[in-house]
Amino acid sequence: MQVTLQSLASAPVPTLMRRSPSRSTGAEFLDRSLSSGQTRLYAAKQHLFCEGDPASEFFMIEAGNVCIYSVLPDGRRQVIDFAYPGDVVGLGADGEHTRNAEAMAATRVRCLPTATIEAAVCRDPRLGLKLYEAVSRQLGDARHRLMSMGRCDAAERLAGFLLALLRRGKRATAAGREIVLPMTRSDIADYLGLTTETVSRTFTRFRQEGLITIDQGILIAIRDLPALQRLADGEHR
Amino acid sequence: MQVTLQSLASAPVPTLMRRSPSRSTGAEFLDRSLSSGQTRLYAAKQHLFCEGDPASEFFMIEAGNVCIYSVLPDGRRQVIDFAYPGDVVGLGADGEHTRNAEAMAATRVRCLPTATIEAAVCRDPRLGLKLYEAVSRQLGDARHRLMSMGRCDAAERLAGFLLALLRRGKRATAAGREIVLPMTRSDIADYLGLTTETVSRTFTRFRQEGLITIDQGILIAIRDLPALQRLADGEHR
DNA sequence: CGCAATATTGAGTTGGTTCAAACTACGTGG
DNA sequence: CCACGTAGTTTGAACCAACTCAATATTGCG
Repeated sequence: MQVTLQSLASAPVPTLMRRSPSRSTGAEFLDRSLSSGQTRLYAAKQHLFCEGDPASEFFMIEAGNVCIYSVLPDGRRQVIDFAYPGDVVGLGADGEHTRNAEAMAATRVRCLPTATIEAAVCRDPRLGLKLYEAVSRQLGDARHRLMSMGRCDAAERLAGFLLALLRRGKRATAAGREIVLPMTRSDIADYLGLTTETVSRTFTRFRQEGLITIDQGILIAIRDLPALQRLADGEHR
Repeated sequence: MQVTLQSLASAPVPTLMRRSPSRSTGAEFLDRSLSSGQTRLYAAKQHLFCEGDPASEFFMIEAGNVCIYSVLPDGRRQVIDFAYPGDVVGLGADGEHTRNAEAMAATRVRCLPTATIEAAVCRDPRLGLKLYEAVSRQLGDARHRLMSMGRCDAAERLAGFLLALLRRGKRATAAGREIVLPMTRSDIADYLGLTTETVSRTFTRFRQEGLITIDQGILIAIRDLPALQRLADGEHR
């Protein structure tokens, strides 16, 4: 059974979770501060915005998933980020968007005009700080991924990816060690800078080595967290 | 002849350049806003900060170059960014620094306490916006590099790197098509996610194909800008 | 059920790495 | 001023992780 746009429209806003004791996501704050924004719905594969579009608004995801990506002229694609409920996308653009944002599933967003940012910041300087912190967090993530892409092999990248998903999932559901992948192998491959074949083979190897189990291709259960952690941290060589 | 710490100490602050018509660096603004900071000098290979250090201050580079990098337990290194005069490093850290920052040459910085940021933002909300914009620019750079690392081959990465250096150099010196590399092949390799050997071979290939000339290994002259541009933009396949 | 999209597995190829050796630039001290 | 030593760079040859191309197997949906 699939989540439809209709069901999304009426569903309640999920409670936003704290991400860490030391640092909030900023999302709940932005939520309050810029709550004037209107709600909008996207079907799977619809775009929130494309490269070159005027960056007149940014978005807070309330339900669903969004994929931020770039494409080269010959079609090579790099997924820059996956965004989940509570995440903000489209921040930091100056004038126009520089990447594409596509809903991976039926998605509901709060959509916020960029034009009001400056005024809002002047009314409440703490908002400026929150924007700074929200973008700083995204910067930290991107830079962490640079290390992964530049210096880690396929197994290390995939392990890091699974653990990041697990951490995110835990905040939302408190579920132990299971992950439901909301994206295809091809999305994962384009995120990790690999091919679908390599992602698939690495999943298989993880399964054979008892690190995970896989159900229906999309339900992953972590069986050996420490081993995955060592892989992700580059401590196995 | 080498630049010494002594000569740096007395040299004037270089005029900060605009980066683009549409968007200033924020550096000149931060410069004014937080000019209370003290000047500090670092010799080549000295660290401004290390991973885990309390992030009690951030830095604006006035002269020299700084290399931001991470290291895995087994020694694999990823250069996250090179920073040049006018750039800000150490922003966006929450509590403690998450990477290392090392002076590549004798370097003079303005050093600014993070503790005063919040207060300063409350006094002048526009400062919060500037911090947001400064970090947003770094985020854009990091994400651009994700595409390069994930989907581009050695030639495309090196071409993109040279052109980025050229753009930066033009702002500072208005020099036509020459670049003086302030970093070693090994720094470049760790920045691009390659090995020194591959970087060296790719330089040689560029030279043989008439794209560049190389003097003393560090003075690069661009001979065929359009070809390099096509390479960097992934338009050659 | 049957189709279309996605995922897995296999076999062969390759771009970049690894290991090793030679070369160059440059600062130091005789 | 030159010989020497060190650090960095270039080049060569063998190797390998991930890619490409191709076939088969799932999954989910009408």
